[in-house]
Amino acid sequence: MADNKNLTPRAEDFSTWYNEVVQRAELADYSPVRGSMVIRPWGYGIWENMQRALDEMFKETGHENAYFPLLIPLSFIEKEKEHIEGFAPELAVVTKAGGKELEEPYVIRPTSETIIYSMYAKWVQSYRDLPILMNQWANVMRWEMRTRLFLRTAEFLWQEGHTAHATAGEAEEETLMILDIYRKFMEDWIGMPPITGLKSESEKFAGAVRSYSCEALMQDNKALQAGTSHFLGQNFARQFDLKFQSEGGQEEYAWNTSWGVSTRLIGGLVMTHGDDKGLIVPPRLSPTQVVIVPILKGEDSSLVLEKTKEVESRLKAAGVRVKIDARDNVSPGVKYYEWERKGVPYRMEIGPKDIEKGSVALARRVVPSGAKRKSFVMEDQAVAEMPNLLEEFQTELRDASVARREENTVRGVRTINELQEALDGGAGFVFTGWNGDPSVEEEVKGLTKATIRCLPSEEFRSPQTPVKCVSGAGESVTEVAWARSY
RNA sequence: CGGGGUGUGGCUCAGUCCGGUAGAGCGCUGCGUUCGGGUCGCAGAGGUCCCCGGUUCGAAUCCGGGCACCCCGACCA
Repeated sequence: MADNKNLTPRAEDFSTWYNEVVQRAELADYSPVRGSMVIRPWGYGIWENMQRALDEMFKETGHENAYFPLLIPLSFIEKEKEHIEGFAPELAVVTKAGGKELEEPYVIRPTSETIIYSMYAKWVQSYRDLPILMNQWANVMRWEMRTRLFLRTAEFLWQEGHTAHATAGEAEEETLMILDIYRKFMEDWIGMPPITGLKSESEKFAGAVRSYSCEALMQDNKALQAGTSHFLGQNFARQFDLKFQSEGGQEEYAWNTSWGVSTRLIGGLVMTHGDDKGLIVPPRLSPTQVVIVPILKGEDSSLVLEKTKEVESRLKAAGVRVKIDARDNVSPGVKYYEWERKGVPYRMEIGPKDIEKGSVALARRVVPSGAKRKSFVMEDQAVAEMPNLLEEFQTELRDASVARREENTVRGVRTINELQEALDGGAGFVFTGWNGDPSVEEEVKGLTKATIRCLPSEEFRSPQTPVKCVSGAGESVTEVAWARSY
């Protein structure tokens, strides 16, 4: 940092900017343990708002919350072959407890499929016990080589949904429904519009039959896998003997799904909306939507404070999350900068002059181009309008992100050369044809550092279906979206 | 696991080449003054110079070993 005040601009060094924003907005801080972090109240407040919104959507669609234990017998993880291959290097294992070596080591969960389906096996006998639709909010641990605040930490918070169904069709439907919930959540709450689609074989979750994901485009034009939903087939059911008697009386293995989003979403939020002044939090997720800064002058102080409290309660009554910053040891200007860094959508200033006129000063975290930084409006109007203003802001953030995603998406690319050029020219998503051969993925990745983010869902596909594979070898069997990614 | 960088008051760093008993700015505390975009003044507190060992009369500085963290790559939500 050049000095204590300004952030490194995004254009200069995006990842330094990111780290500075996260720390200076007080979202999180490094902990003494390598790769793990403390989520501070401002960051955790955002997470709580995310949880609340998602939890409601899960419950509306029939899911219930439960909690499964942190420690999982190592042998469980080892049962599903691909699963263990996917996770082996990043497992943290407990071998000692109570001062003694354990008979069998326990793994700190990297994800809970194994323990959960082993329990489902115990609870399910008949098709009448299905479906099971459960979710848990939990922490998990993956000993990553390289970590970054929120984007990849050794320990992180997430929700993992795990369902069991009588038929493949029903499970697949569940997988896609959740994908859609994730997508809506990202659009409507984070204002971070992803493209959705199917993961290629090499990018899918270890142990899944098919993985779907939401891929969001960050301001540096790198893609962030922001949520995944997996159709697990009967892979885990077979390993954990999750069987049921069907309507026809036969014994069958259940069909499973699992799906999750994590605190990584907060990283996505930062990289979607932040600017060179700091964080910008979409109103629906902001722990504080309006901060009131009293302008304290001599004997008017108590009058001003009284007024701010009055406005605070009026805003609260209107359903707005509001906070008064009444500190008397810092000047108003300092507070402005601080709250802007934290990304609070609206600031309201109330001083003696306002009280005289019955007005307030309003400042928006993002000022539309050409508009003045502050507007002076009557108090009644400010209070009445605030819920709408916040929703407008929310919509604006989303629309800007949709526009940015589209502007940075290149379609109809035919060759690896063109793909390379597009990426070097700063493109985000690049759409091409693909013959389905993993060696093409390898080759492109080696040349361009881009990977197949997904085989896009129908509505994200190009109007003109590609004919040839980007490699030049053969027909395209599917369109794919490439990007460099986190 | 490779490449690069950094470890010195709370933070950002100077001092290290050339050894001599530790500094700046910001922050913090107190008092006063200000308060509508990073107020100002005065006074003050605060440091095992990452750790261990060595060289030396003397080490933040030189030598050896270790550790931690950050950034960039290979692997991953």
